[in-house]
Amino acid sequence: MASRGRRRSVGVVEMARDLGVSTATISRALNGSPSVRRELADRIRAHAQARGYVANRLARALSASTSRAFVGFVIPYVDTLAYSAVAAECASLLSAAGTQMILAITENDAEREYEQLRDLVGTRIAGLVISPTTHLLDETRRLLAELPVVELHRVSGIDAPSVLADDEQALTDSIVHLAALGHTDIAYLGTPRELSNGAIRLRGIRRGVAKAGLDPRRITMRLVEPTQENGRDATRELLTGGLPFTALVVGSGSLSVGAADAVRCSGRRLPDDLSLVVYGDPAWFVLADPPLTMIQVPYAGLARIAARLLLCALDARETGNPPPATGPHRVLAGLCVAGSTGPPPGRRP
Amino acid sequence: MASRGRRRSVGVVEMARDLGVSTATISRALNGSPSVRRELADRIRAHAQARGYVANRLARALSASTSRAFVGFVIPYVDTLAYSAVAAECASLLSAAGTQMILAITENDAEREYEQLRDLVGTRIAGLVISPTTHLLDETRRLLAELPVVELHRVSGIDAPSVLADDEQALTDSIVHLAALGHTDIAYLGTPRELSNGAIRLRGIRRGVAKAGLDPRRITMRLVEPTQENGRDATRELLTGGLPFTALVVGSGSLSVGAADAVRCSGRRLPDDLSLVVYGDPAWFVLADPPLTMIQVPYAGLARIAARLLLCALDARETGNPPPATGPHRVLAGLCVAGSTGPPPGRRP
DNA sequence: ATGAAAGCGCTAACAC
DNA sequence: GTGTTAGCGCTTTCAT
Repeated sequence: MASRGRRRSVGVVEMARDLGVSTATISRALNGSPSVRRELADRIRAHAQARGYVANRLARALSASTSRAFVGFVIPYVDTLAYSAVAAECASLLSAAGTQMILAITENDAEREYEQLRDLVGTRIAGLVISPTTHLLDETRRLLAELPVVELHRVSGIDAPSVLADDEQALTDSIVHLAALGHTDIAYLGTPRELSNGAIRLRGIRRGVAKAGLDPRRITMRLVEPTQENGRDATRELLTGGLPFTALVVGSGSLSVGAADAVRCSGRRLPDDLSLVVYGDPAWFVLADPPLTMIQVPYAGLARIAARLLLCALDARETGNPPPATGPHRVLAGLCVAGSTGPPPGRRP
Repeated sequence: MASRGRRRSVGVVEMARDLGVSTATISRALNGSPSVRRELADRIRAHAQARGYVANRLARALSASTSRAFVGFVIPYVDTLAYSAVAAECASLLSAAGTQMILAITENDAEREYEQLRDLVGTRIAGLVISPTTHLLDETRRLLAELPVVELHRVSGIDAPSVLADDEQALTDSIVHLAALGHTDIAYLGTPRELSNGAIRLRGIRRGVAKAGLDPRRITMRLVEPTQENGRDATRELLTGGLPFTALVVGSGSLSVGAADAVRCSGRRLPDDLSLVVYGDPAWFVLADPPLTMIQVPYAGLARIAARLLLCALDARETGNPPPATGPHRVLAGLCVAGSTGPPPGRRP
């Protein structure tokens, strides 16, 4: 019952009165300006500590018309390590730089994306990390053009650095790997061409087909929006579609969850009845029995790069230095062969 | 190259000049005050739209000394659906209420937790959702006492509503289930008593042991901090420790990931050599073969309650109404029997 | 090295 | 209904 009505917190004016100095001096001392007598500055800091002073970041940011108090982190979902791991790591790294990270979910909807962005611009964020929707609204583009942006996982043609898993080679490798095992009829379940990473992964598959000398007509492509549900449904359809494929490659973390489940439900044994290559989230694909052959992405590395790029971009804005290089910064993904891939049924030893 | 130097964004004063009205009128119109002529208000809104006006949330929040512009979401990690799913859902729900959610990661460290909280108080958050560390610093307690708090997954004795998985019964059920299958020697891998949810789950286990009439001395307890690594290590030690248990129950999502992997690595077949009950994350435990018997928690429901409680608490602050009931709000978790539990090796048919 | 004062962009009394 | 004005709590010239 002590402090029921929450007492207005101490501010610079109050402390200035306490110490018989001006608010300017308080501010300077607290911000480590060199132009304050050492001894005075120490006294001020001690007093602030004692009174439990916490600077009002709103006022600070409002005053210093350019501030890195806040940044945005705008993503479609958090259902996958690709987002959750990166979000956590970015929040940690940015916080160390005195920046708070506002989480905004678009659910992959361009309208929602725009609204979230508007709100973020409203709080005068210093910059943002975004995993953009497929078709940005024009208004969205306009907003993004105004501030430092780092694109994550996807690119949308705006003029910004991006950080991406370099997975084209890994997907190529997956096809080559399967071909080497004897597979000639392969299905690929991936994300739409319109998604920048979908296009790249698809190219990886195509390259693999060419490199392995497979007949493209015997490769089935199925491209759907990356959700677990879609992965499950599409896989079920593929499996019951009467197509002759003996191996399935999945090119997305979300799709992989659903696909793996659909395969299990179908009763297919891995790799005897079907070979399966999944994408992402190593922590739990290894739990499957057999452990799944997968394309592994180092998400923590991605996160570090994203955070570093953003902080660089902010520095650049403030100092007038050139911003970090536009264009993709890639982190190598690799094919990790485990137990879910083997020779096709016909060619069993 | 068009608008290189980013033009200062339009504000109320500029629009006031444009339209020959006062800033107050602008503000009123934009905030839907009834005391503005319909026709004028429309004209103002149209103009704002046309000029791409976006209100400065910092200024707004600073001015309206109490505002729900920001809330905090303070969690140890995001490595598990228990956090990532709830974070996403809360961000969505809060955003619909005009509130932005700042993500802060404590890594389960009391010092970091305090710093994050200080920073959040610095931005004058309206309230927060927190999954507190085990031993709150006194300073932390003091901060938390000053604002609306909703505790998530864990409680720390502060005077706040909390939202928790009601899993005691499910853990009891798991023991009863195993006992019914014939197990008498069971190991439980859980989180420490000091973690509020750890204590509850432990109690669930104890109740199960009593209810099933098992000999408590034949139950092995191993309590460790909830990380995947710990789950893996502890399980490995249990499996190589020469203890006679024939079933393992795991009482945490993170621990379950590591435990499942350690079991797989050990070569034990489920359920022939060992019965296993895991906790959480249904999406992928079903992928294991056999699908794992698990304790299932409806995280989306948890998230909705958390968001609702927080918004209620904010309303209460503003209106002076009584805040939402302190104490736990529970969402029922359930035992979901699948293929990883069966009769113990000795009693195989 | 320190102080006085002018904002930052908005809201909210208080006048008219 | 609408305008005037005084802040919100801080930073930052410009003086001294």
